[in-house]
Amino acid sequence: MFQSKALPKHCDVCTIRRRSICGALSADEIEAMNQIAHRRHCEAGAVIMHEGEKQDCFGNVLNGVVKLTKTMTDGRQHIVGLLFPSDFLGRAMRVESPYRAEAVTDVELCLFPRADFERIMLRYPDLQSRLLAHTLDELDACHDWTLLLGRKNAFERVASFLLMIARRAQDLGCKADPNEDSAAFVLPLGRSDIADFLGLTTESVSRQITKMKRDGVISLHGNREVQVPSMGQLLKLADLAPCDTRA
Amino acid sequence: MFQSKALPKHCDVCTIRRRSICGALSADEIEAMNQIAHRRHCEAGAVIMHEGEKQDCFGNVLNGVVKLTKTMTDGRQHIVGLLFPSDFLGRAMRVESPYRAEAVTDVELCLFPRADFERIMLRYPDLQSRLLAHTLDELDACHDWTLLLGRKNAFERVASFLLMIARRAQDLGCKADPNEDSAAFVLPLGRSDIADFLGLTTESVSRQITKMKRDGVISLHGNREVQVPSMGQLLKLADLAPCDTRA
DNA sequence: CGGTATTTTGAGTAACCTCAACTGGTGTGG
DNA sequence: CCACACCAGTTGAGGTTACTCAAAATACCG
Repeated sequence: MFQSKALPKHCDVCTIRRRSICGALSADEIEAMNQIAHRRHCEAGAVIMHEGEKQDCFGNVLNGVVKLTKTMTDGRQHIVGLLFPSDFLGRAMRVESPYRAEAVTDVELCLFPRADFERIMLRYPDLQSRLLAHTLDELDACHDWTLLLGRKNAFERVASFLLMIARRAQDLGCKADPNEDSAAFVLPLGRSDIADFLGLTTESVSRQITKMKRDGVISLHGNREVQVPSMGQLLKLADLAPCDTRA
Repeated sequence: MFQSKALPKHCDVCTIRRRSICGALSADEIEAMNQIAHRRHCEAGAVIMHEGEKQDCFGNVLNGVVKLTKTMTDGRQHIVGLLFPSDFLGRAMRVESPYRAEAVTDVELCLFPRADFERIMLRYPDLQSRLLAHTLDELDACHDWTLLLGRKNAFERVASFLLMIARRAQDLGCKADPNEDSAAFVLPLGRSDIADFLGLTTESVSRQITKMKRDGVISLHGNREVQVPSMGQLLKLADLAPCDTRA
């Protein structure tokens, strides 16, 4: 199996290339992307883009987790999305960012200046196609989230959240035995960010987690390390509420 | 101003062409689209696509309103999106539909068989580009909706809903004097669909609407015809709650 | 080990839901 | 033309969920 052209060094070793919008690009296209790309490191808590301000870069998340937040005029906050490694950061085809992007953990980014990116996208339809696929997946996820926010109770919301994190962690780690029904992972978010993601308060999140521990659905080591003995059970709980909430 | 090629009859008179994914396509591309297109009429209440079932067509909404719903295993329902004339119907690049699509009013569609559409999309990057633009707009709207569902109270939700409908009605009618602060429109949805869209119950929607009437924010003629004396006021209420709910 | 931030727990409350009854408009049939 | 049923919407009373505010417990970090 020969490649007609060697990949640029960075891209060749890029762990998320195939899953990102760069996946399935030809060596030429990759080369063009690499020409305009630069790396950037952000510490946990750093703001990458401001809501309503001009975006000067788009890019791929190489490592870490980014949260996308919207804020109401009176200060109420909500997390509209989380980005994991291989996700695309930035709102293409628009000058201003519709949300604030903030590093939740330390983050490594592979960024493209907006103008250059848009130029290249016009030239390479494959890139557009990949971006479209990513955007459609994001839209599906967002639809699922509206169902969660519109119709699920606090317990189901937290269960759904854990499920989502477990899956993304599994995707990244890729070590999973498909027969394995148990899982373990580290929460990238604190209780208050989880609350902002689920449309709840910190206290409510905490209560539901406590309840899950009591019920044996999960066990915790410290505040962030979660073990799930049965993902199957968690899956059921995420969709079908245990309708007694007696604390 | 000459056109190098005449447009197909249907497309030439199509009222929503420029706003739809067909907008900005060349005469050749339009011709290709027209080749595979067929019209379909759906009566109010008709199911256009079933959740989880194979999509055999994509297409443009020419007329009427379509609701996209998701259902939980225990029957709880939620509307994840509304489609108006010029919106694109169907989840591209996927075989199964992630939601149920149902005609809310009588609906006129311009449909493309899935396989044909995908073939043409590969050939004409402009089409992909338009679809990407539409999908990104939908994603923005969905993000706004998660903010609504996650953080707004019942009153703000109904205000936001009226605002959205007013804007879409205005877009379509296109008659608006931009200085005009008042508006009038017909609700495409009944109370219970509004509730499913806003994550509330019929009763809660009804109470908020009653409150708005009492406060002079809107007036009704029948159950569906709404008049808004001041859109500016409605805009404020959609984001900033009047926190007393005394009935 | 001590200081700080985060999380948990508790008690009381407000917002929204549930259930049930009522209203008003529409359509049908005697 | 009126009586009746039917449906969507409204209103009311009471219950439940999740929120608010406050304090205690725990985890994290130098």
